[in-house]
Formats: sequence, structure tokens, C-alpha cells
Amino acid sequence: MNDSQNPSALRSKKHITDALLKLMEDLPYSEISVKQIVLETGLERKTFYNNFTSKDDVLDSIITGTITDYVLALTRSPEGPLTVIFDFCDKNRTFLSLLHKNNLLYLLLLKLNIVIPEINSSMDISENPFCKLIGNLDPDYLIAFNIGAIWNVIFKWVDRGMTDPPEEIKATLEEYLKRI
Amino acid sequence: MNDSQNPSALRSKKHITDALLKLMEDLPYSEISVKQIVLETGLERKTFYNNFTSKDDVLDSIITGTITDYVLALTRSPEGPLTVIFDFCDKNRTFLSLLHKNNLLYLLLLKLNIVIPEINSSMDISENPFCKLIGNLDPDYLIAFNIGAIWNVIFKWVDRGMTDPPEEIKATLEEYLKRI
DNA sequence: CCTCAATTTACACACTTGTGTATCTTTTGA
DNA sequence: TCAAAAGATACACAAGTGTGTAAATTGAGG
Repeated sequence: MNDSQNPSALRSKKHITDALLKLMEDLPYSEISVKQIVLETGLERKTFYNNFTSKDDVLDSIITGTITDYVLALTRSPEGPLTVIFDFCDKNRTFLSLLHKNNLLYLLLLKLNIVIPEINSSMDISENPFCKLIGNLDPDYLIAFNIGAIWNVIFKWVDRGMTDPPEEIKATLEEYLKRI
Repeated sequence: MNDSQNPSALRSKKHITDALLKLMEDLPYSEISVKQIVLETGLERKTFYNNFTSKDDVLDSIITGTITDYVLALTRSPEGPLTVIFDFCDKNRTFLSLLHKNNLLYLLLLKLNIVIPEINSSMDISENPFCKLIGNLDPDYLIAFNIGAIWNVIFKWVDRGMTDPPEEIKATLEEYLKRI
């Protein structure tokens, strides 16, 4: 991703990300080409490559944006992390199902694995509900344990069509994590 | 994947998977082309497409083979699942680091999420160490919780260079999972 | 309002991909 | 042992990819 703040560049990037999301509603991600994206936007193909390195790069920038919003909510909300997560999932239902339809939900996990430890390193571990330590293992492992568990439960929830009541899943997850 | 058992086809498939693994030792996965793979094998490009649909399809078949071995060990070994998993990781160190180098470790998680529930459905849930239920949530969620947690801890272990003693991680994981 | 740097456009080029078709070779099984 | 089924080879072709270059356009600051 080229992160220029130039207004023309910002406009192009916005058009391109919008076009990809729009196309993903009708087509499998794997069948969308850079050519189709620029056709949708009316931009020149070269302009695409001025701003992104590939189609995957566009999706990555969309996901980075989405996760950044989530992380802001996580650090600012008075609610616990699980509440914030399930709010986030509820707000992003269509995006989540779009990702799931294309087997791309794992991208959120990869991004969370990068972002969450960064937040945690700037917090007092003893106050962090994601970090009740056992033994002398590095706290990174406990964070990984929690992120993996929570994400995979959400993955299962999306996989089942996001119809199971989130409150129940949230409550059970809370119960599990409390015991650790 | 074309799953013909014809000896010529089997030979071609073996050459192709071997070639991909060999190339991955020297090149990033994303930079490997189908052209390079067939060049490495000496096969015709068309032969590649007779046996696989794409480069990703080749990797998928390698991973399916690897996971099948693991699942066999899991169902047959007298040891608990965590012991089997850490044996598996130890035996496949080079493959794991190859996947990690290319940000592809998540493929194992996706495959496990398909394969493990299938095993579990043919077992008595009450005897299954991955399935101590709480509340009235579908057991699938608990399986998802455990797979996600374990996989992400292993992911972190690989990420840190597979140098932390596996026994310690295994013991801590066992401790966590026992409490649930 | 004008200038200059950044961006977009409009091409061109070499390269990879996936598919199709005809022919030769290998394997199967009656 | 030999016919036919399946696979490999050797091409060809349309389409997409990523990069390069020069000219036109945009917009932010003096």
C-alpha cells in the first residue's frame, strides 16, 4: 500500500476499496480481477498500481481500517473486551459474512495477533482481563491463547450463519476465560 | 485436485508437490509460479493443470496429507491430544517454519477446523478431553474454543522461532484446558 | 493567480495463467 | 497380447499481470 495523503491519491484509494467491496457482493473474491476493479471505478489500471500492489493489498487495507476501528473501541470503551468484540461483530455482520463466504475470515485473526499484543504491551498486565498468568510462561502465550479461542468461537458463530444468540456465546466465553 | 490413482498421475503429482516444497526453501511462496514448478519437474505445464487447479491447490494437497497423518496419530495414539500435537509439531518443524515464513500457517487451522469436529462427532463427547461442556451451548463451540486456543499458542511458538521448550508450553496449555 | 510537485492518464511491453486440441505414450483388464 | 482408456506432450490462444515512459491534469503554497 502506498500511504500518500494527497487528495487525488486518497480519492483513488477510496474508489478502489469501495469497488472491491461492491464486487465482492456479487462475485467470489478469487474471480475478481484488478481489471474489473478499475473498470468499476473508471480509473486507469496504472492508477491502481500507483496506490496498491495487488488485489490482496486492497483487502488488507480494508481489514486494517476495520481492525483499527475495533482497537480504538477496545481502548476507549468502559465495557470489557468481550462486549466490545461482540458489538464489533454485530456492527460488521455483512463484512464478516462477505469474508467468510470467501474463506478469508482468518485475515482478521492474523491482524489481531499483530495488533492486540501491541495494545497489551502498553498496559499493566495484572489489570488486563486477557492476562491472568500461570507458571513462568511468557504472557504473549496467554494473549495468543485468548485471541485464538475467542476468534475461533466467532468463526464458528459466523460459520453457523450468525443466528445463535451472541449473548449466550459471550456469557459462555466469559465463563471459560474467567476460569483460566 | 484430481485424485486419480493412475501411476503416471501419481508420479506427476509427487514430482509437483516435491518441486513446490523444494522451491519454497529458496523463494517466497508468492513469487513461485506454476511455470517454475513445471520447469523444476521437467513436466509439461499442461500436465500440471491435469492434476491440480493452481499452485494453491498443490499446497492444499500437501497440507491435507500432513493433517491426515496427524489425525491418524490422534485417533490411534494412547497419548492425550496435546502430546500428539506437540509430537506432530516437533516432527514437522521445517514444514511449519516454511509455512510461517510465508504467512500460511493459518491453513493448518482452517483444515483442523474441518477435520477435528468430524473426529469428535464419531466419539462419545463425555470421554473427550476437548469437550467438557458448560451451559447449553452446542459442543461445536467448545471444540472451536480449544482448537483456536491451541493453534494460536502453537502459532506464537513458531513465531518465536520454536525455541521455547515445548514441554513447558504443553504443561501450561494442559493446565488451562483442565480448568475449563 | 501561478508554479511546482504529485498524481492520473494513455499507451506499450514482457510475462504468467488457464484452457483447448491433436498426437504420442503408458496403463489397465479382458 | 492387444484394444481402449487415461495420461503426457507439444503446441496455440485469449486474457490478466505488473512495470515503464511520456504527456496531461490536479491542488497546495507562495
